[in-house]
Amino acid sequence: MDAERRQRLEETTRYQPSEVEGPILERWLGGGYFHPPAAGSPAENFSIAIPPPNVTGALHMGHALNGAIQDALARLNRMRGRNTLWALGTDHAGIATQAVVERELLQEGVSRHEIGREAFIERVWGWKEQYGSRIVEQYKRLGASCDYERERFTLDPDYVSAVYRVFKALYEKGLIYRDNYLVNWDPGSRSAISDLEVEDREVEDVLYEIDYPVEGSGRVLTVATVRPETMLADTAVAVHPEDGRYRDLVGGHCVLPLVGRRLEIIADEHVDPEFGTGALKITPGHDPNDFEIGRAHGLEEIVVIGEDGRLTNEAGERFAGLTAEEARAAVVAALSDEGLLRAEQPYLHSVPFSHRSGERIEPLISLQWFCRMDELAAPAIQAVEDDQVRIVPDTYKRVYLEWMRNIRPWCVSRQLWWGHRLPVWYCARCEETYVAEAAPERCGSCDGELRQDEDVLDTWFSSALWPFAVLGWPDETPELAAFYPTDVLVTAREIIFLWVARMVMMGIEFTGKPPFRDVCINSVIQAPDGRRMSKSLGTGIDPLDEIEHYGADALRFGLLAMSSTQDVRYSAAKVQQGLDLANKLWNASRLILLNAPEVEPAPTPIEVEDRWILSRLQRAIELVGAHLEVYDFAHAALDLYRFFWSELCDWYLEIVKPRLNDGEAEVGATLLWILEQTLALAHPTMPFVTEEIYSYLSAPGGGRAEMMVVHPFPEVDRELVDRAAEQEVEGWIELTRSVRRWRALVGVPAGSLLPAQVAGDDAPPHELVARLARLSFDGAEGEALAAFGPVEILASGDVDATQVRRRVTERCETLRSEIDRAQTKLGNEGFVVNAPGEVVEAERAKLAAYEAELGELGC
RNA sequence: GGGCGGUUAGCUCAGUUGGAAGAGCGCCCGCUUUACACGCGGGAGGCCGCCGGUUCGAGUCCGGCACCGCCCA
Repeated sequence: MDAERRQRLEETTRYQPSEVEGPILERWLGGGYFHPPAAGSPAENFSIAIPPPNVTGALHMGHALNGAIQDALARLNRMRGRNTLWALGTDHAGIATQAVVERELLQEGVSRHEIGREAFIERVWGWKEQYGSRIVEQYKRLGASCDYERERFTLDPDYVSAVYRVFKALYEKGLIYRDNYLVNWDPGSRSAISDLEVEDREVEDVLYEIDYPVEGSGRVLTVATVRPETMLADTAVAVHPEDGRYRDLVGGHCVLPLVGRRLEIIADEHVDPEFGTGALKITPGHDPNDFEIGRAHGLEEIVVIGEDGRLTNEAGERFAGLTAEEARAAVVAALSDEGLLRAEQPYLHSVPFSHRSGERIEPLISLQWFCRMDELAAPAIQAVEDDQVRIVPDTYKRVYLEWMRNIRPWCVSRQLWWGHRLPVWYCARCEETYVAEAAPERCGSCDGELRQDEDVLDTWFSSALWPFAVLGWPDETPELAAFYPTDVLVTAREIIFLWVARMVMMGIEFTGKPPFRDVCINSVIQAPDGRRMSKSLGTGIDPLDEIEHYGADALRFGLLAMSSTQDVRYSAAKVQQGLDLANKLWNASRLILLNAPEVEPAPTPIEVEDRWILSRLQRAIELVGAHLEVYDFAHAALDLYRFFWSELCDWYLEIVKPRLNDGEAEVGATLLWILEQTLALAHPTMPFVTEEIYSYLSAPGGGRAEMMVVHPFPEVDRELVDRAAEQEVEGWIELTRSVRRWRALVGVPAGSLLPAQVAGDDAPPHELVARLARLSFDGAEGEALAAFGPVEILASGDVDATQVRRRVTERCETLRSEIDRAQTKLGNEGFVVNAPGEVVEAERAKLAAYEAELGELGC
C-alpha cells in the first residue's frame, strides 16, 4: 500500500458509498468482467435472462429486489469460476410506449392519426433512442453485473425475425388463426386486450328488471340486467331447464321490446334460477357468458356497440351514435314509457376494467388473431410436473399447473402501431391470406396487390421468446450454444401466467427444451404501511433515492434481508442495517490493514482463538453458500452479518488486538486471510464495499485475483473445522458474559478491574478471560462475592455488598423455579420413557447445573 | 363461489424433522475502552389470533372459527 492510500485509509473513519461506487463500476465495466466469451456448454456455464424492463420504465423497488437477487446469483457463480452471462435488454412495451409518445403529440396538438403510421413509428424510435436507456443506466447504479455489451431490444431486427418465425410456424401448425370472437375491448387504448390484462373491480350499478312479452300469450318474461342498452343486441332469452316456473315456455318466443325481434326462449344450465327472476336475456355480441351460451345454441351474434364505444346503426336510428352510457339512459326511458320497466335497484357487482388504460372493458365481437394454447401447454405442464422446471417457492407450482390445465385461447392481436406488426398479408382482389417471415410481393393466386394486417402482436408474444431470442435464436449463434437453456428465471409472481408459463411453452416448442431450470419467485415489496407501492398512490419509494442515501450495497443487503417467500413491507431500517454493515466492514478492514504486517494472507493458527475463528468462518461459508443455492437470500444475508459482526468483530478482533499491535506475523496472516474470505463471502450481496476494500489488500506474492468480482468464492475447508476449539472459546465467551452481566446487575462500573481468585485446585481460566472480563488474578485472597465456574470475585471498593446480596437472592429464586420445572419434567414417566435419550440427558444436565449453582450460592 | 397465504416482542419479520421462544430496529441503563457513536457493554419486553383434538410434550401436526391479504371464476 502506498503512503497516499494508507493515509486515506487512516483518515476515512466512515465508509462513503457515494464516493466509491462510481469508479468501481467503471473498473468492472472496463475490465469486461460482465461480458463472457460465448464458449463452453450450458451445463458448465451459468446464465440468467433478465426479465426485460419496460423501455419507458424507471427502476422501482421491485426491479431493485429482482436485480439484487439475480446479481447475487450471477456474482456467486462467476466467483465459482463458471462462465457467467446475465443477459440484458428492454421490452418495447406496446401500449405503454405508444401512450407516452401519444401524450407528447397531444401537447403539440396533433394526433397520431394526423401524422400517420410511418411518421408515428419514427417518432417512437426517436423517443426510444433518447430515453430508452434510462432504466439500463439505473441497473448499473445498482451494481447489476449484466452483460451491457450484449444488450437487446425486442424490436431489434433479429428479434423481429424471431417473432415472425414463431408466428409463421404456429400458423402453419394451425395453432394461430383468425376468428370473430368476443374480446375484451379496451376503449381507452382502442384495442383488444387479453384476459390477463383485465382486472375485476367492484362497482355500484343498477339492476333493471324488464318485461319481455311472450308471443301468443298474455304473459311476460321478466329479465334482470345491469346493461339494458345491450338488449338491442339480444338474440334469445334463457331459463334453467329445471326451473318449473318457465318450463312450459321453453321453445316458444318472446318479442324484444323497442326492437320487435323474435327471441327464442331456450333452456341452459348456466342460468342461475336464484338470480333476478331466473330468466336471462342473451346478448352473445356483448357478454362473455352469453357468448358461450350463444355459441352452444347456435344463436345469431349481433353487435350494437362499436369500437369507439358508441352505438352502431345496428342499434337502430333512435340509439345509433350514442355512447353506451347515453344509450342506457335512453333505453331505460323508452322502456319506462312503454311500461315495460318492472323495477330498478342498486346492485353491487364486479366489472372488468383494463389494467392498462383503467377504462371499463367493453366486451365485443371482433375479428382478431388467436393462438390456441392447449397443445403448447401439454409439454409445459409435463415439464413442471416432472420438476424439469422447478418453481421456488413450490406453492406456485400448483398455481401454474392449475392455470395451465384450464388454459384458453390467447388473443394475440392488438390495435396498436408500436410493436411487431402481424406478418400477415391479405390479397386486395381475392380472399387469399399470406403469413410469411418476409413481405411477399403479390398474391400468388391472382397476382393481386397485398396489404399487410394493420395490427401488432401482444407485447407478451415477443416476451415469451425472450430466453432464446435474446441469445440470437433462430440463428445458431455461439451465445445460444453456450448459454441456453438458462439456469434460473427470477421474477414476480404477478407474471407467472402472463410471462413465465408462455416462456416455458414457447421454449419447449421452439428449442425442445424448457428455457430455464429454476423459476425463483421473489417477494412483492409493499409500502411500509402495507399498501401497494405505487406512484399514483404516492406510496412509491425510489430505489435511486435510497442508493443516494444509503449506498447500493446497503439497499441490496436490506432488500435481500427483508425478502421472503411472501410479500414484505419495505423497511428502511433493514437498509440502514446494510449501511451499518458496510461501514463496519470498512472499519474492521481499517483495523486489520493498518495494523497487520505485510505478510501473505494465509490461515496460520497458533492459538486456540485462531482455530476457533477459522472454524466459525467455515460454518459461515457453508451457511451462506447453502442458503444462496436454495434462493434463501434473507438467511444468507443474516449468516454473513452474524459471523462478521457477532463473532469476528465482537470477539476475535477484540481478542487478538494485543497480538496485532505486537506485530505478530501469524495473526496478521490469519487476519488478512479471514478478511479476504469474508469480503468474498459478502461480495455477491455487497459488491461495491467489498471490491473497494479488496483494492487495499495488496499482495506481496502474486497469483491473486485482480478484482473481487472474479475472486474465488470461499469453499469450506474441512481441515479448519475444529469443534474442540469452538467449545473452548465459546466457554470463555460464556464466562466473560456472565461476569459482565453480573457487573451490570450489581452496579459495578464496566471498566473497573475486579480482584478475583480461582477456587480450590481448579485450573485458572485462560488469560484472555481475565482481560475480556476485566478481572485481576494478582494473588489476592478473600471471601467470594460471586462465582462463575471456578472464578470467584472478591470484595473490593467498587462493589456494593447490598446490591450483591439482592442479586444473589434474585438468582436463587430463578434457579429454584428452573429446578422445579426440570424436576417436574423428569418426574413425568411419559417424558422419560418416550422422549429421545439425548433430550432426557440434556434435561438432567440442566438440572444438575442448576443444583450446583444453587449450592455454590449457598442460599 | 373456488383456491392460496398470513395472524409470534412496541414495529418489521425469522422460527429447519414436534423437545427450555429468536433477529434487526425502537425503548431503558452505563460507556470518548484510540477500527467503527453507522460504535461498545448490559437490560426490559411474548396467554406464538381464538376454540377443540392428537401427543409424555404443540408456535410447529389435525379439525373448526375470526380477521387481513392475494389469485382464479
